[in-house]
Amino acid sequence: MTNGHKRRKRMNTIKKIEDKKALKRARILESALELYLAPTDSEPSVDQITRKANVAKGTFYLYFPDKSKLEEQLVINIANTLIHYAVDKVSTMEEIDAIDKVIRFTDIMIDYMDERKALLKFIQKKLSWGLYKEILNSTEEFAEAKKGIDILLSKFIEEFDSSAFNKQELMHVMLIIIEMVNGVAYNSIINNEPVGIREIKPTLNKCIRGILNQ
Amino acid sequence: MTNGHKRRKRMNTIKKIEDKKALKRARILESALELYLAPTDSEPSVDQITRKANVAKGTFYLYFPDKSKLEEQLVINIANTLIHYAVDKVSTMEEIDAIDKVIRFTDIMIDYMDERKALLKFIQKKLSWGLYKEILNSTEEFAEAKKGIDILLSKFIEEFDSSAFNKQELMHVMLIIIEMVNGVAYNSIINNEPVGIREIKPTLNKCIRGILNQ
Amino acid sequence: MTNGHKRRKRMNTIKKIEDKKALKRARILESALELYLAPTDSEPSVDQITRKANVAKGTFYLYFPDKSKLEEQLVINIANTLIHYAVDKVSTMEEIDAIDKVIRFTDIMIDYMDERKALLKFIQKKLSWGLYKEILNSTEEFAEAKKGIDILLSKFIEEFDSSAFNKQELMHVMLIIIEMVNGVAYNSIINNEPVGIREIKPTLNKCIRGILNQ
Amino acid sequence: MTNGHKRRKRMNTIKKIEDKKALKRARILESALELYLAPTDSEPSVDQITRKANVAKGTFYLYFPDKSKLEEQLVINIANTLIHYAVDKVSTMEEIDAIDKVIRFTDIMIDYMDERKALLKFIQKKLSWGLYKEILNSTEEFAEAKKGIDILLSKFIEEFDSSAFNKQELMHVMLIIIEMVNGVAYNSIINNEPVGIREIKPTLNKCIRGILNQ
DNA sequence: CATGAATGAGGCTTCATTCAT
DNA sequence: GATGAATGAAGCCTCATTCAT
Repeated sequence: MTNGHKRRKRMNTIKKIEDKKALKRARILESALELYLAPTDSEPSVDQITRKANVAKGTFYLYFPDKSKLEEQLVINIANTLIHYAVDKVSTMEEIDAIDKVIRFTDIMIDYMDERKALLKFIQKKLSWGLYKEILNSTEEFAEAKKGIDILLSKFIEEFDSSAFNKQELMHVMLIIIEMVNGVAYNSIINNEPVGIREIKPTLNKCIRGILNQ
Repeated sequence: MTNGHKRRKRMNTIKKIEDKKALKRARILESALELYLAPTDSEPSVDQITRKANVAKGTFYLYFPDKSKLEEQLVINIANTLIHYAVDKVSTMEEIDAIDKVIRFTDIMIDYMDERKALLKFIQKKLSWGLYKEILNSTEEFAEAKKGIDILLSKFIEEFDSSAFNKQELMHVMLIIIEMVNGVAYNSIINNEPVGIREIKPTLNKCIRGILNQ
Repeated sequence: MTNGHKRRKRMNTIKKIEDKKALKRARILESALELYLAPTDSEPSVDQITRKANVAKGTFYLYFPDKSKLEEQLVINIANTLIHYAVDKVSTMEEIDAIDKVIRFTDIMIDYMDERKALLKFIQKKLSWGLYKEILNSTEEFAEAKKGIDILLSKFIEEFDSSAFNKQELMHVMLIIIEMVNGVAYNSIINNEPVGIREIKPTLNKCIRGILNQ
Repeated sequence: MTNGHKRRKRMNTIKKIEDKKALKRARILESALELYLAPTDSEPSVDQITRKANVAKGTFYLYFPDKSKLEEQLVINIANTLIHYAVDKVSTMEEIDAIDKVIRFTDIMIDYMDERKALLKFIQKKLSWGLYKEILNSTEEFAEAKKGIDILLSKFIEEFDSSAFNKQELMHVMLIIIEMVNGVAYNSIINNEPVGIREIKPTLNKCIRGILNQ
């Protein structure tokens, strides 16, 4: 065997190990997610999580410095998936104006969450723009996540032409709308308050139109 | 001493005892509030609460079946105070139209929370319309709290004349606006995200106008 | 029953409770001591200690803020007992000069430790003048402990008349001697190094005489 | 290439490998020492040590059967260095009598430790004559360490002429003095108890003189 | 020889709640 | 009613050591 072969082999081995590590990390995240989404009101313990992931308790701390870091990652993953999902769906739609696009976007998000109530519950408690921004800024590993939002927002702002808001304001308006939709979705989906999501959605959409259509 | 005297005296005694009880309960709530609002990230323990209230730990369970019930009550009290405060202020204003009233209302709420960030933080984690409704429905002791909201909402709906929303929808619109304001206030006051509350407030108000002015 | 009776009764009750608490604290200390002195090389856990004391684990933290505080207290108790024991014995001796008194004092201490090797082992690792002083200074609860040493040292210094050392130095000389005796005792009793304690004791005593007899 | 060449080459290779091994071992020891001497109160973990040494965690167990063995070796190395240092310095001094030599010897040791308090702290907890002897007896690798002490002691005993102690006792007296000096040094350097080392040193020296000058 | 991922026992501490007084 | 000592489950995290690669 030549040196070249050896090196290549080692590289493959390293790669395999890394893959395995990534897999294990994923498994822990997955188990954690399931547990967090379960209809228990108390949070799952590290012990539960690792047991479900078929991993020793100590292993947890090989992949996460802290329990809270796992939670952060979990929230990011969820938010990311959700946004990507919605962005993808909306981007295939042609020939609708910008306002409709926003409404479709929020609609899709709402439906997604409506079908995953536990998920909504979890994310509601933990997610904030601050966390989002902090993590996006921190490392390169969230580069992909960042793209989703950036594309969404910048595209919207480009396309949209408003006499009431300048570009900077438009950005904020989008965040305000997201906040509004989130809050309403949470209460109506989880608590049916003041009414179910289906009932309130038309009103919500009217509100969005009112905001953008100035 | 006549029987009448005796009875009256006993009644006074009972009343005094009940007052004392109410007082003790209030003291526990008060101590708890202070502790919850302290800038610690971990929640206060029953032990801390009772110690601050100069009450034995067991006494806590004489007044609250549960720690979570205390938290609920706390949240209610806070929300109640906040709403009363805002309603009172707005109701003295004359000669402004309904939309302006809403904006003034949210403005007042925002300022109130801006000056009491810890309070905002606490309420955010715990408050939901669901909790509100549940408690309002449960006992008579929250009758007063209920009044605040009812007055606010019904007055607004009466005065307001919209071509876009009917009475029922108007109610929901109000809740949607509150949700929106809350979410934005939380993020901008606590996390300065996306910008400080002062900066985003004009945009927020434009959004409110956009919603109502249809 | 008169009010006086009632008050007295309550005081008795309080006293009984306090007694019980003291007893429990003592039981924990006792159990801990036994465990620490056992010929295991790893320190006992809080769990072991409380189990041996027939007390719930949480109870431990009712009596000690910390595991380290228990250890401190343990060391103090041991040192205290040892010193009292030696002081008592020496003080009954009449008609011997000051130097002999010191030698008898160290002799007694050595014998005591020789018969309680595990104890010696434990104390060696933890005790230092610094700890001693810190604790003595800290609260009133060690008043008694303080007396032992003070009596010992001051008496010795009073009685002793040296041309080589002034009063202040004499104090230090005593501490130096104690340190020396301790070190030698530890090594010869625990490790038989360089020889057994019986063999080296005469030499040690000669050293003490050499120091004091100047 | 002749066979002789080959063999020599192989031997060189083996030697190089062994050198490398020794180097690695040394590197681990070195890293460990630095970590142990750092002003943290908790001991360094194997993980920290190996990371600092740029060695895999498993490698540690190729060179040390056990963490405790590493500690032992570390203590030996330190003690050894210290003694060599002091012996070297004293041996250059001429024309001073035996007693002065001892005092200079202890002086040098004290100063050395005074400038390396962390080191003193570490050694104090772990060193004992017993450990010393055990290791000295165990393998050939500590031959050098043994020499230091032997030379020191035998020279002293040879030179010294005492009416009070025979040769065997003299040996013990030396150990007793070392123990005494060590104990006092530790307490005064680390804890400033009962006073700083500079202040107590004269008294300490008087004690040494008193012991030897009989 | 070297690696470092994996293990899992074990440690300390907190805290809501109970209950005898 | 009031007390506060007692409980013990539960939680998070560390770390020496092993072992497959």
